[in-house]
Amino acid sequence: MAPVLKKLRNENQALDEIDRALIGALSENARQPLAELARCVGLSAPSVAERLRRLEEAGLVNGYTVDLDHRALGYSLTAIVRIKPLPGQLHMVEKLLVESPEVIECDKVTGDDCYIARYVLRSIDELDPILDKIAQRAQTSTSIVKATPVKRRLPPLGAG
Amino acid sequence: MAPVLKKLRNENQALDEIDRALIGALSENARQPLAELARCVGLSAPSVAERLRRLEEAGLVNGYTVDLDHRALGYSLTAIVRIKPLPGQLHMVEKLLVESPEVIECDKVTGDDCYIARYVLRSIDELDPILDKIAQRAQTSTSIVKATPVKRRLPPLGAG
DNA sequence: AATGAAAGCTCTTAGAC
DNA sequence: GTCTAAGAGCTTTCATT
Repeated sequence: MAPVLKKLRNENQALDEIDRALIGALSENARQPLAELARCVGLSAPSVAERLRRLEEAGLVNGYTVDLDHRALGYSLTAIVRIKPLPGQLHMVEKLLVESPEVIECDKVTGDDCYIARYVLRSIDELDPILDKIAQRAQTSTSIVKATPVKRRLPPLGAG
Repeated sequence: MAPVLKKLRNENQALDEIDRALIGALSENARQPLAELARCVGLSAPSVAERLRRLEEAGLVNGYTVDLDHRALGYSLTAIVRIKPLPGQLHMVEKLLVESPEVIECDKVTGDDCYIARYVLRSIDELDPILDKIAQRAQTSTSIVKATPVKRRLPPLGAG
């Protein structure tokens, strides 16, 4: 089979039921031993190792990470801040966001706002100094998270 | 030591340097064997196992999860939608969001908007039908993610 | 809190279907 | 793409400090 065909085949090919079960099991506990994953999905350990290797190599699985409780770490508040840089300040604003350790996520988006950033804060007292840092360079609009009806979850894996 | 004192001690106690190194190593690859984590931080495997057990029990570590590439899974777009339910529609809107599998995260926030939801989409064609579903019950404002200057990362673990 | 030693399990590799 | 088998490596328990 020519390389180009192989590539197309990979791109079009949906995950099978076992891949979906593996990803589901890993999303619940990524530290499960291969042997246990193997029992979950009804394959041998080497087969599961091979499937994971393929999912990683295909770029579907980027890695495995730890889910921390920000509250338990002392960050009692999460804020979502929309940021519209003033003319000429776009790059400085982005640099500021990237270099602020309390920004745990930031997307650049279409529309009137340019950035949407997620901040963790130890207390409400930290909010004002943090916003002051960008107030010279951008207009901001801040929302404090009161609840999280949907915690980060898997997208549908139906026809990947 | 009385239980109440033990509790207070746990709450005030910062993570030590080894705990921070462990969490850092896990955030880079949560599937590393204990033996390898032990080598990273310069302790024995049983000591690392015990520290992890404590971090989990204290609720600092919620679990371990897989980091998927939404694009590689066929979701070529991410949208962040701000949602302001119409009078009397708050609960129905929240239910709709929770039950929509393409919503991979949703926070309830202070301010004029009530919810901020993150959607994954296979194509731009999916956006209109998805927004139509809530348009009867809420005002929405949609931003399409163009870039992600800061991918989900750890908050500072300095004085946890 | 941490350690080393040992038993039991897991992972990886190799070879076959 | 999957399997079994076997050696290397890892995890867990426990006595010790």
